[in-house]
Amino acid sequence: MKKNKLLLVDGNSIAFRAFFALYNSLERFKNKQGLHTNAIYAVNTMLENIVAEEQPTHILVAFDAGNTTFRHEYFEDYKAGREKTPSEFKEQMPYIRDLIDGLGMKHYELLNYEADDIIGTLAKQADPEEFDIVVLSGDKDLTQLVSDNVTVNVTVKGVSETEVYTPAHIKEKYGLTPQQIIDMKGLAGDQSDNIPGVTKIGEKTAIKLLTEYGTVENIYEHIDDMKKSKMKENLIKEKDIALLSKKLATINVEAPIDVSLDDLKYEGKNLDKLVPFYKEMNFNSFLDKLGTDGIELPAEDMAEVPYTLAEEITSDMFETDMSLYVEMLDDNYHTADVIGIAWGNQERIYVSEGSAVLENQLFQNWLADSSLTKKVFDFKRTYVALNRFGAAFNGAKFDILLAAYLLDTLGSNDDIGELASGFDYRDVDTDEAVYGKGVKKGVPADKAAFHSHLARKVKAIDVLYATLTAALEEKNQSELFYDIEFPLSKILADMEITGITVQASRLEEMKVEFAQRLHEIEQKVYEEAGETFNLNSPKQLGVILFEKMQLPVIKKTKTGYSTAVDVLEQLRDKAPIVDYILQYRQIAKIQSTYVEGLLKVIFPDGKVHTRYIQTLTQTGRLSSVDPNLQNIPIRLEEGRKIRQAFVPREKNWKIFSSDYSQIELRVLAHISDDEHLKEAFIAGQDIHASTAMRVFGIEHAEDVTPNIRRQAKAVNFGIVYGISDYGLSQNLGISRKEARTFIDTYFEKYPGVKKYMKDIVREAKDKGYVETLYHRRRYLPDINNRNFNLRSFAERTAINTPIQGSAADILKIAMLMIDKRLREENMQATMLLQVHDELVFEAPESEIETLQTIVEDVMENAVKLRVPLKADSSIGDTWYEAK
DNA sequence: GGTTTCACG
DNA sequence: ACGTACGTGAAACCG
Repeated sequence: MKKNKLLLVDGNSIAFRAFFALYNSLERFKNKQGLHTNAIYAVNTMLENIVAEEQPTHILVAFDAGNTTFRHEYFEDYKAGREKTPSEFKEQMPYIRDLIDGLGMKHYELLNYEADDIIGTLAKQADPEEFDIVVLSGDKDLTQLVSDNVTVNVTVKGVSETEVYTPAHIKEKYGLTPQQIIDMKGLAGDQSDNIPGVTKIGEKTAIKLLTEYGTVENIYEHIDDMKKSKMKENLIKEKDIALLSKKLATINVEAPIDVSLDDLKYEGKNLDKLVPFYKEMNFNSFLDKLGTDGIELPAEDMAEVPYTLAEEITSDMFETDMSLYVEMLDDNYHTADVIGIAWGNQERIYVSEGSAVLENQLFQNWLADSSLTKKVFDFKRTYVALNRFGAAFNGAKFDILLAAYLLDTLGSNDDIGELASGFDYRDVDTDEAVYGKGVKKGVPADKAAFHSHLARKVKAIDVLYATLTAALEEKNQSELFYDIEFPLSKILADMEITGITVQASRLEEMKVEFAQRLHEIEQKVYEEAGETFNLNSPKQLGVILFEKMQLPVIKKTKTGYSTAVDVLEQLRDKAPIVDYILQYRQIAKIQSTYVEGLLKVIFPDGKVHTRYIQTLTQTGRLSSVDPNLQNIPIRLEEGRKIRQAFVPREKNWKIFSSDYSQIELRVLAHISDDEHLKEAFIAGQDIHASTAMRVFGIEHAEDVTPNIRRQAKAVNFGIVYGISDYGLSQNLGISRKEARTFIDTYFEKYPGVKKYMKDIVREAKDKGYVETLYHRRRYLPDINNRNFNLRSFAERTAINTPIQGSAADILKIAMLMIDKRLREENMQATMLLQVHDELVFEAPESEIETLQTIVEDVMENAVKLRVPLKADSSIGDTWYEAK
């Protein structure tokens, strides 16, 4: 019975792999001293993964030592011709050894021997009766060691995936035994090590030869039996090279090492070394993980943040330019309990438990006084919560969360602790660390810890203010923050507080009707299937359709058969059940998500109060949650009826809606400055028809059939998304080649657009980010990735984000201006919803005409582009009628 | 908690 | 050759 498992790691090769695995993030992985840390970071992950997986009892990480090895004695060009190691990599090697010390692993090197030889020697020394051996390496050289007790894991991509070589795997992959790998290299060579091999013989040929003859030596024994060929000539001519190559590729299992297996016993991490090391490297996530793994960390050296428990409120507790934090544990600030409030500056901080302080007149006065400025974290959340207590909140001058989002949408984080550490401020814990998570989330029993946490948040806000304002300035984003996003957050807060009235009675009617219809369709499905099953389960449905009923499989998902709409559409004619399923799906979606979903979130005031998330999307759009009011059905009549439940809050009021026509294509026309695209908009043409005429060479507008217009529309969409022939072909159900032709013609007809795409991708590759018209920024870390998919995705994003994001900028600006106008004109009309290119209002009927004039005027003139902007409006008694 | 599906712009 | 349209949120299932 084996008790031991020995892990042998090829340190150099995995470090090298690690370096390139995170090469794209090279500049993001730097510690305070400017040391690159990407390889160190990735090595840590690789080693953690393999230890967790293999649970070794003994570990050795072997390194190469010296520039020459015994192999150079035979062949002076060994490993010649390699590109020289990047200095960013070299500088990390010493620290990787420190990391290994910290992880409690032994490392070893031997002058003039390679890591491979050390590993080979140890693998041979370990008694197979006593040890299982796992080797981890970044290249395949070591696979020759594979045997019944030796497994070799080779990293394939990234940091987490490895290919596991066992004798069976080698057999399957090459049809060879592990020992024959050496012979294969003898014949085919190895470019990375500059092992020459025989001319014109590659892996494939080598395998064929070895399958027949077994070894290199045996090939030469029987060389005379081979029939005449170029290959045979090469083999004869280069016999010396073949034998030398084999020798070079052979791992020395007799290296004079002076470590014994007993020295390699693994006893866990050496925290006294590891913790300071992680800190030096700025590896906060690994530090956090040590904490959550229940490992006791050496006392955190968080600075003390003194505070006063504000039991009695006095006027001297307030002054201008303080920071304020209102604590709620639940996300939904429309309903969450306020469990504590803290305010202050870097000199003094006050903490008050619960929400009682909100009733205090002095506190309310401070909040309401616009001349006394306050900095906050998440203004909208704070404002809405205070509003519930009747507390007016004026004088807000900065929002840390919002600013951090603008600076880098990728790292945006709604936890102060995590956000702060992203800006190298460490004196505040994460909420998860203090309150826990899931069902156990709550105020800690240690009240002092709770109070201290609130005080720390206030201090963090105060300290980060300087950092973030400077960063906004540096990135030319101060206007975006102060003139657009920050003022918008107040408008959004008011919209959320106002809410929109939803008639529960209408939804209840629909619920009964849909329930009836669902039941009927369900019965038909079961009848066709010959059995009952869970129609909501794609898995069970797949079994019925593709196994029981033997319908053709069109598409597969990761886990089984796809039953998505586009698949079912194609199966419609094959069996009547398919159509029933489509009907069921459609109604079930409306019933569960919209009818039942909305009923659940109607407040006692008869309204739904969504939350717009202003700091989430990568493009600058808003998102809407609880409920999401940005995806209420409209395309299909069945679903559209949901909008009948959205009504004005007063009798004799109307719903008014105005949306931008083709804003994204207009933005594209503007930023690309394409003559023809601009011309079409300036002439007020139907843009899809216009595209159709140019792309399909149609002379007269009346010859554009609806179908051709539909195709042109799809092309226009594709352009905005960063077109690919495949995507377009899927969308239109045409061949890839046809799609390619459409795209090529489009670019020919709209050269400005083509140039924009080329330029923006180039710019993204150079700068690492793209920008909107108002300097909203999106970083694209994968834009130079060597992985085709990741890189292509980043390229499409580079094209799309300035378009989608600038459109978002424009609607936000329009919202600010409309809000201002409505105030100036003392209108009762109220802005209720924003749906990306649409604004929804409620207003007394008497105001509608004025409202329409104002809204359209503002939307169309919010910004000046090289093409006109167009807004279309509609009015109705419900949102349904306002179409 | 991940996956699939489907609603919107 | 690669395997794709851009941006979201919610419900349901399932391990």
